[in-house]
Amino acid sequence: MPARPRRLTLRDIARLAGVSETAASFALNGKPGVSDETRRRILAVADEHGWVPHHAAKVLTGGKSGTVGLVIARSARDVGSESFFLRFMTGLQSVLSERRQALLLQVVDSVEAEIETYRTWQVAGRVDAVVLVDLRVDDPRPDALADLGLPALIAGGPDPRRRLPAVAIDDREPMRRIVTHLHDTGHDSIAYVCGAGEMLHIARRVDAFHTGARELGMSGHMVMSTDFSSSSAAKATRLLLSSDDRPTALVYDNEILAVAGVGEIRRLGLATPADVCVVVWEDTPIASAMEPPLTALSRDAFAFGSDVATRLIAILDGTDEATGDTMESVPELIERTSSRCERTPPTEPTEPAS
Amino acid sequence: MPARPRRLTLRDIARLAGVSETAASFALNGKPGVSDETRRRILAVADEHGWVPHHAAKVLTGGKSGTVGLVIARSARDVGSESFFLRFMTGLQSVLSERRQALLLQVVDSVEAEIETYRTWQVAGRVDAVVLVDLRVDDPRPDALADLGLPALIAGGPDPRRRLPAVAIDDREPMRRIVTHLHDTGHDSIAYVCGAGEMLHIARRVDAFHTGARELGMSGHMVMSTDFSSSSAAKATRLLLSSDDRPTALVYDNEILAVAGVGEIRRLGLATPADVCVVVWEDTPIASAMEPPLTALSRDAFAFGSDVATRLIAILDGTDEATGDTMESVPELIERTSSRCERTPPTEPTEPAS
DNA sequence: CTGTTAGCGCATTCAC
DNA sequence: GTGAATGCGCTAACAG
Repeated sequence: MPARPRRLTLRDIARLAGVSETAASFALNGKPGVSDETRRRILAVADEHGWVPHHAAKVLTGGKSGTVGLVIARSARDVGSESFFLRFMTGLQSVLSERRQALLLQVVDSVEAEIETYRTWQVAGRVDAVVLVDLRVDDPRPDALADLGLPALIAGGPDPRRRLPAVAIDDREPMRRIVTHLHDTGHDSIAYVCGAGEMLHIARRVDAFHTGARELGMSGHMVMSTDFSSSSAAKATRLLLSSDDRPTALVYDNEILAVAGVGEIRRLGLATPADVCVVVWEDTPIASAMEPPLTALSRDAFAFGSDVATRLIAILDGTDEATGDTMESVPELIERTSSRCERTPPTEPTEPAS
Repeated sequence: MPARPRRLTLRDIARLAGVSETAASFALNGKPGVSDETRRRILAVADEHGWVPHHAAKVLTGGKSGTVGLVIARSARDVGSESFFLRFMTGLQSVLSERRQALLLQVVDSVEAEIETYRTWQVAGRVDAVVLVDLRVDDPRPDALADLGLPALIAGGPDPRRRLPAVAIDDREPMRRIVTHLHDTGHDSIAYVCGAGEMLHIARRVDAFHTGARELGMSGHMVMSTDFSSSSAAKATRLLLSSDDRPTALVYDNEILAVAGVGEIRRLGLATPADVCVVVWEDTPIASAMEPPLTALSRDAFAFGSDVATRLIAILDGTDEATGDTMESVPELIERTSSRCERTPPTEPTEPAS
């Protein structure tokens, strides 16, 4: 086997095309200063030899790394829906790779380590911008990033202090719709089995849950927080359903909690939807495949990812029109059997006959 | 707000410490040639100012990018367990980040695009090595990678042509255990609802399934292939169970298929495990939370990821002892209610009394 | 042990 | 239009 040939440099291409390095550089970067004929020849040579500029060299001169960073806190394994996250990343990438932006991934243990990662990336010139996910209540990361001056975009915020732009997700409206749906189908006492309360989006959902139920005049609206584990979901379900005035509908934050909940309901000798209706905040294949199929909130994680990437690129290009936060479209509530019960709808005040 | 200060260079650190660039470089890279006292002072200065070497410059001189690449085929969304993949990546990262290796991620549409990505990465000097996942039958990627000369490690192979090293997963032994378990609990006709047959690991499982059942003298062993969708799993289940001599146990390739299968079984008026036993090839929270809880194969995806990373680093360091493939430990079969049926075990030839 | 020198691959001033 | 010269930030040959 012949020794692997040395990596081709711009100089090689220039020589092969019989021109100067400058000419080659101009041609390959689409800049003026070369005749069309020469440009074509240079491009042909480069293409023929499969030349690609050396990344480090380009970064060293140009300054931009062509890379977007994403840090995942280790505990993200337990956070919310994994499938949502993977679909989100796919959406992100679909846009980033179109724009020849790479994605640098890092898994860390703590927010402190995450911030340190940002600093290192920033100083080392490894990334041009980062995407911030899983905002927490009193999250130090937006401020830290803003102070660093590292371009950043929050996926999901918004940032309470508005120091960082965000592609925000509205958690209140979907929750309002869920609560309204339950109210309209005759429920008067409902409960919400949620994930970790320190997550900002969970906190918003909890608030919207209570507010919505109150506004509709429901007599019961309880919230039980879990650590996203099956066991804690089962326990929460048991607790909720063993009370005297047990709720007639349960809302779960993801499919793992929902599956655990439905199993526990069955174990308690109750039926879904007859005794207890169930709604899950995430439409995965699991939700529709369950028996009974679960009423679920259908969010487009892929679109969310591409929206984030699109805006991030706009920020990098300096063409970001939006000043503050952009909002994702409100997800759809897919009604399935798990919330189709036979309850009497609440008596609506009928309009007096004219 | 003061203008953001220019990024600190090694030269700055050297000046601040009152030494030459060379001295600073040696000190900061732990190389001999500097007195301990000087070294300490330089490190102190660098640390105080939070200096981090510019990545591109380091790459340009050193040659190594300190980056490992991972390409995911877009269809990986439908491939197997997403949670397995995310846990795998976390395991990968846990080792990589310890060794200050970054992970570069790319999502593509096709194997061709994937190979092109490798080539570009290679030529641009973006990665030192790549991890190859989801090997297919007649996969062109190992050969392409070997030809490129880009260090690569297969996660899950092994490579049929042995051109690339692999941290292999044994699919045969687990399948043998599942089949044996079913045989031992009295089943004589079983079926396997698997994923896409062009995946190498699926092909191996199918083969082991047939072989195992044959060796145990079972009268029925059917395989139905799906596209990993709930609907195809439900359809396969319906087909399998509507035959005259329907199987008494079903093996599903992941939790999505299993959930769909269990639902379909119920819809057909059959019960699990009384009428049909169920085993799933992946132990997720879903499996244990289901009603009934599902007998499942428990694989440690995190450990798999860290094993892959560890070996990859050994390869990069040139200290890779293993010549060919290393094998992951065989996963455990967690027996739960879904496979606890009341069948008569096959009559074992009893040892003649002495 | 220290300072000088050159060069990694490319972009971008300048004169020609 | 083209070619020579300089520098990005760092490492690694050299002599001193």
